Formats: sequence, structure tokens, C-alpha cells
Amino acid sequence: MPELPEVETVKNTLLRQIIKKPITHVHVNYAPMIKNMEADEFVARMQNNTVQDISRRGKHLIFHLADGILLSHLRMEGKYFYVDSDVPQTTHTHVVFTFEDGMQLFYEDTRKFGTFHFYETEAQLQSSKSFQMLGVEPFAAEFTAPYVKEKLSHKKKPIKSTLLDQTIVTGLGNIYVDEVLYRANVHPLTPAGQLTDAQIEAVVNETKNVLARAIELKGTTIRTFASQHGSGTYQNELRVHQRANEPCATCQTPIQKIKVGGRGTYFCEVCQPEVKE
DNA sequence: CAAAATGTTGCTGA
DNA sequence: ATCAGCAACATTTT
Repeated sequence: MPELPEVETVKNTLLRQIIKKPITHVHVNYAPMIKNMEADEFVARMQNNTVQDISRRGKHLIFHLADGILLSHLRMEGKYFYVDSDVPQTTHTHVVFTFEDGMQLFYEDTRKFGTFHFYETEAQLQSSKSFQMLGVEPFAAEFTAPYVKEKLSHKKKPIKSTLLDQTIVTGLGNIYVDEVLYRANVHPLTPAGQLTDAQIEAVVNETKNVLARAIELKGTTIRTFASQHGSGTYQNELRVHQRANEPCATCQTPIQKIKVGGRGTYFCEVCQPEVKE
């Protein structure tokens, strides 16, 4: 489920479901998922606590508790399900939060890549390893062409890999980065430092456009069953992702699939021409 | 059966 | 030191 629009959608759904409801019990079925403490300490910290607010930073979900902060990353397949007390767990239910009224919040994750961190303070969260390297939020005022230009200068790795690494702007993943580069007419293999000013401007604008539209549609649902969270409809507006051999919406040329930084990458060789020195 | 799948991270060698 | 490339994490699906 998880690029920025899906995480934003999950956040909005959970805000309606679990805010200010006392957590009476917590079960961790897969301990390695708790990254910065033992599972039983995590349980102790979470039990008899309450989620006061939920925010998002990049693809991270931040649960602001009455006492402490819970950081949750869905990675590839993490999902939350808020269910009645009689709903049974599945083989992929790894963490269970039970509320005072018996309702339960299941964290499910078939590949078990998701992570949980508990922090006592906002300062600890901000100084955490994975938080420090994060670039700006795509909807923040600081996300401008001059900022991106400065960050890209002298970088030699492909623009696609650069946008995926979260250090310049946070929230793009493998689907949306392909869609952004297509709309910005930038070849995914272009060395990051070689984008023209106009291309940088286009990447910044299309990042905002694509992510805003995807949030509006509550994210993209592909390859998974409809779930109560993040079952959005942006898949209907994808122009290149998973459309190998289908005609480009602009020029009818068949969409290409290549590999960039180990990730499946879709683009139109005509609309996104390769740069030459 | 091998490869790939909405992601990050830690290691390795330049 | 910095950076780029790649295996690793674990499971299901094509």
C-alpha cells in the first residue's frame, strides 16, 4: 500500500477510528517488527496509552500518544484494519491493539517488512536515523526548483533512483516516480545532475500534481484485494506504471519497461527522450 | 520454477 | 570519506 498518498489515506482513516480511545491491550506476534526495543517493553509502553493525534512525514505514520510517540512504516505491504472484537487474526496479523470498547486495530503485513519504533519525545523522533536523512515534504513551501537544483547538482545516479531515495523530497515510491517522470518528460536514467532547469521545474510541479491527485482519489490499489484503508482509484489514471507495451497516451508509442536501480521502470521513449551530451 | 512485487538499509568496493 | 550498486529482509503471485 505505501507511497505518500496511500499513507496519507491510512492516516485520515485512522484519525476517524482510533483517536482518544484508550488502548487496553497490545499483542506483538512477530517481535522483529519492533525495531528499537524488546517487544514486551513496546507492549508495556503502548498499553494504557491513547492516540491523541496522527500525522505523516514522507511515508511514515506518526502516532502522537498521551505518553510518547509511535512511528509506523508500512514498507511494501503493511496494512491496518480496524475491526470488531469478534474478528479473528490471520497468519499475517503481526500486531494487535485492543481498545477499551473491544474494537481492535490489526497491523497486517504479508512480507513482514514493516517497522515500528517507540520514542519518548519528539526530539528523539526527529534525531532518529531514518528521520534525519529525509528531504522536504512535497507540499511544503521549501520544495522549489532552486532547492531541488541545488540538491541534484553533481549527482550522477539516475534521476529515478535519486527521487526514490527520499533525501530530496519524501513520499515518492516506485509507482508515482514513474508517473511524475513521464509527465515531466524526463528519461528515468538521466543522471540527476544533468536535468535542465525546465526539467527540474517540471519534476517539482508534476510531483505536486500527481501526489495531490492521488490523495484526492485515496491512493492506488493494485495487485491487492480491496481493503478498508487505501483502497483508492488512482490506478485508473496511471499513464505508464504496469502498462508495458500499451500505447503512450500522448504519442501511441508502446510503453517500455526497463530496470533502474533494481526496480521495474516504465516510460515512453519518445516523450521521455534520453539526454545526450 | 525463476522473477518480481507500492521500501529501506547495511555492506562493499570504487 | 562519499557515493553508487546490490544483497538482504519474507512471502505471494505471475
